[in-house]
Parts: sequence; structure tokens; C-alpha cells
Amino acid sequence: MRPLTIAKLAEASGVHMETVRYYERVGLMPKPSRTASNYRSYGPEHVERLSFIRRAREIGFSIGEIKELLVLAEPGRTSCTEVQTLTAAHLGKVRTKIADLSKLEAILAGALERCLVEPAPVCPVLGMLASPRIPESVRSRRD
Amino acid sequence: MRPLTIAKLAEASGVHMETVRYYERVGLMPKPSRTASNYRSYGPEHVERLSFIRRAREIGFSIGEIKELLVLAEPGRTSCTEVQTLTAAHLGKVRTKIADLSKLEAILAGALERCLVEPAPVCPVLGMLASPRIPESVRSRRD
DNA sequence: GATAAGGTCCGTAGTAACTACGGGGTCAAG
DNA sequence: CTTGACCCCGTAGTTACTACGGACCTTATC
Repeated sequence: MRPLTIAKLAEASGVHMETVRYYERVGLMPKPSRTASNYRSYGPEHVERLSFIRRAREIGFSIGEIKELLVLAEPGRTSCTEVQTLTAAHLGKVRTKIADLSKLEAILAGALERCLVEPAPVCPVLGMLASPRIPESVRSRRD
Repeated sequence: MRPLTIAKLAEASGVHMETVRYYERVGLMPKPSRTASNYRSYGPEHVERLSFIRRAREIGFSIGEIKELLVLAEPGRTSCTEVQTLTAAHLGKVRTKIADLSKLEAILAGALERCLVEPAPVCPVLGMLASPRIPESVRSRRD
């Protein structure tokens, strides 16, 4: 399996070609060697790294967090605890988001149901948005 | 209660001043009248509209969706069904997101727990990211 | 060998929904 | 009259990409 072009790498790891170049720009992927005609040239280690990155993104880690994870994943590293810390923090964010969204779900579902039941002079959804009656506990931090 | 400055309007409706100007640029808020010295001048109807917008944003509606809602909320409009359609669609998105995040939660919590239990030669979190073993059902669409 | 199709290069701009900055004019108080 | 608070505007930065466009390069076909 000889050197891969950027398109082959992208296909092999399930990431868009443009995204590979983007990851290179932001320092997630190393600058690869080039062919005589200045084409990027990759090896299997790049496929591995890029796949790692893709999976970490799917799990919702930010690019900054993935940079940290990649350092921690370097061979010779033993500490699992730092990875745990990062993961636990991420898990916390995920749980917060789930809680926020669950509240939203209840609100939306409730308003929608009132739409069906009441012969409503005013649409319950619009009524909810017009009056200051949304419990402040909902204030979701970033969708 | 005479005309409000942009800062007063912002405070009264719970939105940042810069955001009010942004909403004006993107057409969510109308261009207000101006004082002799070119300051924006608002009335109570603007407080109402902006509050509506804020609440709709908190509920997770996009700016485009809010534009539609504002049209549907215009006085003289009776149809609740279009609002229902919009809300139902939004509710669907929220539910999908909750489902995706719940899967993530399980994955993260599982890996984290294995970290604590196993005397793991390789950190389970990193192992998960290194091997192509993430169920494809997780592929979350946009965080 | 010429030509056409397809791959790659690069920098730049657009996406969502703001937030922040910088340089300037305005207004009220002391 | 000067200080400080307020407002004006356009522009750039944020996140994680995606898309564009003009210019090379490579491969296949004629």
C-alpha cells in the first residue's frame, strides 16, 4: 500500500477532502510530505490518526479537546487519568444538554397538545412566545 | 413611557444591545425611527417583539423559523395549524438530538466506567477512539 | 502528440448567531 | 468645559467546516 493522495486518505478515513486540508491548517493533522508535483502524500499512520479524529468528533469532542487527546494518546504515554478527566467533563456537558433539551421537549410537546385540545382563541404556541411565562430554568446555554 | 434607547430596549427584553442591531441587520427587527442625533428610538411594541424573539430563540427556533412565526403571529392571522407544523418539526429535531445525545452519553459513560474497573493496559477511551468500533448508529448529525 | 477529463493546488469567502473592537459623535452632570 | 457614559458604524472574530475559482498536474483516449 503505497502513499495515498489526499482524496484516498479522505475516503479511507471517512472525512471530506477539504476537511483534511482544514485539519492541517488548524494543526490537527501534520503537514504531510509532498510529491515532486507538490501533491500531498500520506501513509497508513495518517489514516489511523484521521480516523481517530473523526470518531472523536462524532463523539462530540471539540477540536481543541481532540488536540489534547492526541497528545495523551501518543505512544509512551501511560496516564489514563487525564483522558478520564477530559471525558468526564465532556460527559457532563452532554448530560447538561440532554437535560436542557428534555425541558424544551416538554414545553414544545405541551404547547402542541394544547393546540389540539383547546378550541383556543389564541394559538397556544404563539401565546407562550408572547407572554413572559417560560420558566427561567429553560434558558438553554447554546443550542 | 416615552421612547427607549437601544440600551433600554435591550435591558427591557433581555437581549444584548449588539444583538438588537444584529437582528435589525438580518431583518428580524424593523429599522426604528431615529432621534435628531441619529439615535435609535423604540416603543413598547418593540419590547414585545424582541421579547417574543428572545423566547423563541430560547426554545431553539432558528432565526429563519422566527421570521415565519412572526408573520403567523401578526394580528388578523387566525391559522394555528401552520404554527403547529413549524413547532412539530422543531419538536422532531429536538427529539432526534436527545436520542443522539443519549447514545453518546451511554458510550462515554461506558468507556469511563471501564477505565475505573479494568486495570486496562490501554485507556478504554483512547482504545475506543483508535479502533473502528463505534456503532454507526451514533453518527450524530451536527452537535 | 494533442486533447479532454479528472485530480490537486491555494487562498478566500460563506455558513449560524452572535460577540467584540475601534474610532468617532452625542449627551448630561459638575 | 471637560469628563464619563452613551450611541453610531463597519468590520472581524468565533466553531467546524464547506464551497468557489483559477491554475497546475496526471491519466486516458484518439
